[in-house]
Amino acid sequence: MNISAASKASGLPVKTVRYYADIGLVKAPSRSEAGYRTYDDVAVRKLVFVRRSRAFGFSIEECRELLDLYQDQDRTSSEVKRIASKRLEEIEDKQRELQSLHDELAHLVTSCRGDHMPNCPIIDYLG
Amino acid sequence: MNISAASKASGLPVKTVRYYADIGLVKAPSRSEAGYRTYDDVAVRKLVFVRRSRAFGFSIEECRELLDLYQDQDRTSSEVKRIASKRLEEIEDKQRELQSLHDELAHLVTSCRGDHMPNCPIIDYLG
DNA sequence: CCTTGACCTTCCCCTTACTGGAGAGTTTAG
DNA sequence: CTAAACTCTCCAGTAAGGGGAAGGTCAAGG
Repeated sequence: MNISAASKASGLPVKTVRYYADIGLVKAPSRSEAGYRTYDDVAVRKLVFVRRSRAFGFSIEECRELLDLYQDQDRTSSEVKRIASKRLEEIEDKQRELQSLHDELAHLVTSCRGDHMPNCPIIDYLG
Repeated sequence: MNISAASKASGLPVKTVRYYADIGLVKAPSRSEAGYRTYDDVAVRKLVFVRRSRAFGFSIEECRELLDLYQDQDRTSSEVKRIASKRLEEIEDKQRELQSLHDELAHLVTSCRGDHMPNCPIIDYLG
């Protein structure tokens, strides 16, 4: 499989596949004579694993840890759970932050008449 | 006022004040003979305005627009409301995204025993 | 008068996780 | 045989600053 086939099979852009190879996250198992990266099913499965992990918002470094655990038959589920719980807390922190931003901004937007006059509670609040 | 006084008065780091001057968002009104940026109360008010706008998650370019409206006596509140509503929608989009991420990940974390065994529904889901 | 320490300046590199493009080599279809 | 499609490496850029170096400036203390 050349890189574009691996891209299609994994659902990642070609550039991203190449980037993951560059940073040593998911390397191409081999190269052709002309120097083309060659992927197999195992590598594609890793790429998919990373794509899904990234979709959960795990950082590249966390993906690296998760990928290591994915391939480690001697892993303990507690290690995985620790990383996932950490991410879950980050999500919850972000949710709380967004909620308070939302409430404040929604209040301001509601109280702004949005007409042709210059008077504006949003600007007043920011200034 | 030198830059560190403006920094304290505005609540922004010195580096940030300098950066905002560099990109032309809030320029220092003048320079001393030695080339030191000199700020006045008007400039500090703009810095505070930007700090609060950034806290709502407005981008630098949006801050630029808002700052223009802040200083424009002929503005219409509808222009302000349009920008704020756009940001509010982005926040709501992000909230929905985080909510579904949260639900999925929370489910996985809950179902993972987190013990010394390798079996792990989180890894299974990602792989 | 001199020095010391706190300021200030510009400049450049670093961060995240890619994305876009240039220039050059390779492969494949017609 | 050529043109298109594919691949390679390398460079630059993104948002919004942060860190730190090398060097100029200013005020206080001795």
